[in-house]
Amino acid sequence: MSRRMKIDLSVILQKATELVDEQGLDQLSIGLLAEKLEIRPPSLYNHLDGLNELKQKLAIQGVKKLHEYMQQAAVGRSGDDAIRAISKAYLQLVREHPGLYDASTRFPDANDQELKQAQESVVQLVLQVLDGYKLQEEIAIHMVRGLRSILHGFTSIEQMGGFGMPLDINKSFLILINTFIEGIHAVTINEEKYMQTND
Amino acid sequence: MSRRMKIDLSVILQKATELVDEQGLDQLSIGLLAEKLEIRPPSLYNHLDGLNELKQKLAIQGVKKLHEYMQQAAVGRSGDDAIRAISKAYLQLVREHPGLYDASTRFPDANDQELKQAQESVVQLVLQVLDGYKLQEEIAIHMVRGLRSILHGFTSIEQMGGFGMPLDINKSFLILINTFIEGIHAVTINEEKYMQTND
DNA sequence: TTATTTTAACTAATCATATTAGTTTTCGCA
DNA sequence: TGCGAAAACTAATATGATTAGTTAAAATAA
Repeated sequence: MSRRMKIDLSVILQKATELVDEQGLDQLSIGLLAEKLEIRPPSLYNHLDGLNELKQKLAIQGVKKLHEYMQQAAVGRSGDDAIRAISKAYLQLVREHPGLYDASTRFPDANDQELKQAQESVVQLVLQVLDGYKLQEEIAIHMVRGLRSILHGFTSIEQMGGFGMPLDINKSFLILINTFIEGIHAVTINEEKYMQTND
Repeated sequence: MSRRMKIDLSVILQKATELVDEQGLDQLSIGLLAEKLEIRPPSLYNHLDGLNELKQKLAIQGVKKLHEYMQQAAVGRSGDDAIRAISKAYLQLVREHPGLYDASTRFPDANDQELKQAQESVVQLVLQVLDGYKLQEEIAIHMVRGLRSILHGFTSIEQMGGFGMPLDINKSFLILINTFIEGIHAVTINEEKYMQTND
């Protein structure tokens, strides 16, 4: 940023992250990014294969950062407390890096091994947090999916400006997480009841 | 589709819907759509203002269809049953019209009145369903947000192929909804406890 | 230091899309 | 039949991504 910043992949990713966080993922273009880096568009091809590869790398970075946030939040906590902490961390990441998070959910190549592994590590982290509930293995996985759905859903809707009514959004979030936690407790008490697909 | 189909806005929207449901929202282009309609790209401009207007109209159609599905599902039901029914309808809509649903969450103009109104009608429908729980007005709205988050989150993750583990996705969904319902019951019992933002 | 190699920039050109301008065709109907 | 509107068309322009081929600059080896 000062005089002649040395451009390498990490600088490119950093600028791209700033760009998408400020202007949205859809505004990311080779041209605009090159402009921010003060080079010509084709020069970017010396560092990466094109826009798709860039988006893929952003996706990976986004998932890794999400994991990082959640992991830090989970340190030294367990049970309900841990769920609240990782949920809050998730929300915080999306608010601080809306574009990067968006990138982490709209990637060109879902089969990318590095991406898959990063995603898996988030799942494992949540499974670890749920470990304390002594749920059946299968139920635990369903619960991970549930919590992910809640977190992704809430943050996405918030980002798209979907909560229209003038009502404290943070409170909505806390209540949602608490409702889910209460639900887990209820399910814990009678797991069998929930293992049958009654429909 | 037969020999000379008369092209008007509704035919365009229908073909566009097929296109996005089959190939994804990002594949929607003036060129491809024109090809499917067997006309030249510029001819589409006789019917609409451009790609953005088309996407906006798809978004509105998507929200309206979602409302329709949910409303039909809610007829004659109440309480937990009604929540399960509208949730199932939501999931069904997204599975039958993934591209249209996607369009309904990524629109060019969030201030469009028709779009806002359609979205509002979905919120009102869910509020009506929650009415039976006799929640405080404010809590009810938080719960609407919660359920929307769950439904949007779950369906989005499913669509992006995000549920990696080999475990019945439908069961995950039922458990999630049931967990949420149990949570509502728990919260209902002691609403005050959840009205304080303890963090 | 100087020569060589590699890296990373550049210009110019191509391709895909959206869009606009201006023209022609088609079709319902007076 | 023939007019006027609707809706198609061709041609042209603009923006972006990308490729090809070239040059400059930096790192490294002699």
